Amino acid sequence: MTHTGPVSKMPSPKLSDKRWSIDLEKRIQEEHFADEAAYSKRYAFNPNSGKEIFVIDTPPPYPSGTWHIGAVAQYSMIDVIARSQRLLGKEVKFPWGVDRNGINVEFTVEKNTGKKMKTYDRAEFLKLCEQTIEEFTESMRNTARRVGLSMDYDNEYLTDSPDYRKVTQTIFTELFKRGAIIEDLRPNIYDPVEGTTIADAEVERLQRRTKLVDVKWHTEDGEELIISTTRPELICACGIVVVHPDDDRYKHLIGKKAMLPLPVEGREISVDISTHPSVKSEFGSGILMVCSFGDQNDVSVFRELGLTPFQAIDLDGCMTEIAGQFSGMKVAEARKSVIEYLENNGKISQIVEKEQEVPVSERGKNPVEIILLKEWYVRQTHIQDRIRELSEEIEFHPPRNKQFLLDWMENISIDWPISRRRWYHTEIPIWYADNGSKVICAPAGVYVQPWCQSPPAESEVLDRETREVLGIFEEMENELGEIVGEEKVFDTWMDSSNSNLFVSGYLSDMDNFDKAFPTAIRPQGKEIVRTWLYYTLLKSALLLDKPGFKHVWIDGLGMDPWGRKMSKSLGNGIDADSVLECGAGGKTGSWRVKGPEKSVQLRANKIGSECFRLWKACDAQVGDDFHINPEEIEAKYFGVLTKLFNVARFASQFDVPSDLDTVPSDLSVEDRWILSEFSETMEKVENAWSNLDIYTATQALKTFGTGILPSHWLEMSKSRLYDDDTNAAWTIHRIVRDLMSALSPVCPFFTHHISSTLYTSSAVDVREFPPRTPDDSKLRDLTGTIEEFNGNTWRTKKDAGLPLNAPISGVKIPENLVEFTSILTQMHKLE
RNA sequence: GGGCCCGUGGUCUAGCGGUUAUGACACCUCGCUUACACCGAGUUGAUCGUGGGUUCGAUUCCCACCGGGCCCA
Repeated sequence: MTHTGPVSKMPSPKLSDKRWSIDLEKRIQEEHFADEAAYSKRYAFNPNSGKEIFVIDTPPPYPSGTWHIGAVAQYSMIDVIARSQRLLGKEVKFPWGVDRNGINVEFTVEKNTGKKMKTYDRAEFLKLCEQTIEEFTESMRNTARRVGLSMDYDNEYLTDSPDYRKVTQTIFTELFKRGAIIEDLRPNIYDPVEGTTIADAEVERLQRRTKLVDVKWHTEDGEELIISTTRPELICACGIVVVHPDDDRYKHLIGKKAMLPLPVEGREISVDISTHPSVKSEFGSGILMVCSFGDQNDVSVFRELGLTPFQAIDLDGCMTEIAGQFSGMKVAEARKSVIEYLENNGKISQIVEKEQEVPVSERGKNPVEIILLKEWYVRQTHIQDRIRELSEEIEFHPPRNKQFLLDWMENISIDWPISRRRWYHTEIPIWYADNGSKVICAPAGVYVQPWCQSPPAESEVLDRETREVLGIFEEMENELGEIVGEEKVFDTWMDSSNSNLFVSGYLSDMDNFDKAFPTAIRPQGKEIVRTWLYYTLLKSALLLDKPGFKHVWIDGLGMDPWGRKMSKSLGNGIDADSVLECGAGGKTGSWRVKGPEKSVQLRANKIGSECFRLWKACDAQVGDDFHINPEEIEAKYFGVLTKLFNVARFASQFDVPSDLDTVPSDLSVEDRWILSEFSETMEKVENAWSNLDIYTATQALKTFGTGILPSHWLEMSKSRLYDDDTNAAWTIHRIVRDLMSALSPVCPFFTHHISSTLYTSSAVDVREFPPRTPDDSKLRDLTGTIEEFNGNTWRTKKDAGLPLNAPISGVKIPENLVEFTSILTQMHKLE
């Protein structure tokens, strides 16, 4: 049959929508999630499939009301990893977990009710926290689905559930018995407002104006010395006064005693003058008072010189009795009173206002103190070298981001304090007995709350010091005296640092755990390398002496359009849902964002999840911070979807050959040419997916699908298609089908819709990367010539003022394209 | 104060010892051509932050500086 003359409209395409739209996207999504059985068949983890297991240690998000758009972007890339690994035939476990323990929800409840935690009944407070966190969790679940995360929602895990907490507790007990977790009285960083110990990793610094006070001290024989300090209230806890050993100005003072310039209670009124290399001679007068504890340096000097520390500040942040007349005052108040006292007694030579960085707690932003407390610690200083060795076995993406981990480990000098004096956390599973000389540990696999429960059956009694097992609790109960449950809880990172073990089946499925561990991949942001990644590697090393992961994938942070961190105070945040819903129901998006100079109004007509994901996949390599600008996302990537949709829609008007798997033997040269090009693209894509290289895979698909395929091959082959050429139809359908499969990790709903409308199965169900099409490298060598010839011919017509579909004469086909003579003649209407 | 990362056309981005330096968006010109004007075709546009050094040769390696970011003290 020959095609005759122009047809006014396209013969009915099977893809009925005229174009890709956000409403269509939402319709597809709803269908996708509606049938739960089908969903679960698609994405659930089947440990018995016999395929290679690939477990993703998804970062369980912390629900706080709004989900940061940068985090949502990052999760969508983790989903791309999950889907691409399925596409390559792996058995993927992509769990949906939510991190719900912690001080944030406690703060929220305190703020909502205007009542501090410790004024509540503990059980009542826990209930309020649980209700609050559940509301936040629900909105997060919706966003997760909206952005297309193919997680196992049916098996959701919550870190505040008994199932999760019992794993944390069991691992604690195991490590305690082995001596990797210890109890000790040590200087700890303490937040007096929230009443809890915190770890090094939870401290941040704020700029603040502080008074630097030059205090006049005297030696025992009356010589005056000036000591500059920002913490005069700690004079009562001074253990020693030091100068630099090379400081000639003070050589004569060494060995003498310095009289405290303040009255104190219950301690000697003078201290030794000695030397220490940590003194900065150019700071102030060059004389330093060392107090327990002004800062970490004080801690190390005390330890080094074997001094006995004083307890100057109590758990409520008040001065203790050694402060004499200042005892009972809050720290800030005491500082004021001490300065006043010193002034009145002529002991101050000057006071200067100075910019200083004050250590505060990350969560509460309260100035922290260092005080002596009996706390629980995970020992970590002894195992740094081993962790470093084990990390050698892990592949980092990108490799340079491993540096964040190494740098952090370089600075670790003290053990990790893990006990917290808070409530909505996993309880430390310990009871104290026999006047504190023995402890009782719960058996493995049981969740316990010692503050309100007695030890369960099978609990063991251990010597508190030696950790020697003395017997079973039930048998010894009568000889143990009063049993006191531990009231303290764990740092939330104690829970989070088990996530890889938990999702790999530790305790719950030990048979598969051996196959699934080390966990295939830890994807995360670079801002939590020092906490989440480090603590997890520490735990895996302590417990199993293994690296926690095969791959660690560390992405940058989502920043505002100018490259600054998004924050409430800067007013430069962009809400994730507003971007995903932009264009739905005809509603456009508009964002007022504060720039470095002035507020800017950003507008977009349509974005949605598919475009958002495509943008994140295409716009930059993993690892660097990325700028989020909705206008740019739409401008650069919505057109790509439109283009690909139209190619598919165009193809959809031609019948699909019944056998797309067998290559026809009599393909035309142009078909063999484009299939060769496609083969090369697909090879690149398959390699990129294998290497977790989202950028390269997506770029290759985009370039082929919006470039050479439509611009050159399709233009050549249009008339053959209209003439019902079955080889041309085979070629376009084979390419569209496989292109959809290969792109399905990035645009799952888009490709699902196209493939399931046109073909017998959906792109998101493909579990084996599409086989290569025939590749003839000699034909690929001609690609440049073909593109050049087409370009030249188009330009010639343009220069001659002819429309592109007008006939033209005098154009010569290059010699090496002789095989393409007839098709090029037809394409350009050469005469 | 220290460490790490980044700095490529107006914007975003690839490349990381020898390339006519990749691509996209925007701009400009032309064109409604039986998929697509939410389009097509064709142009314009970059001394690869600055200054030194290594090298036959540097965007790519080294040093210093400037600018942005992150982390730590």
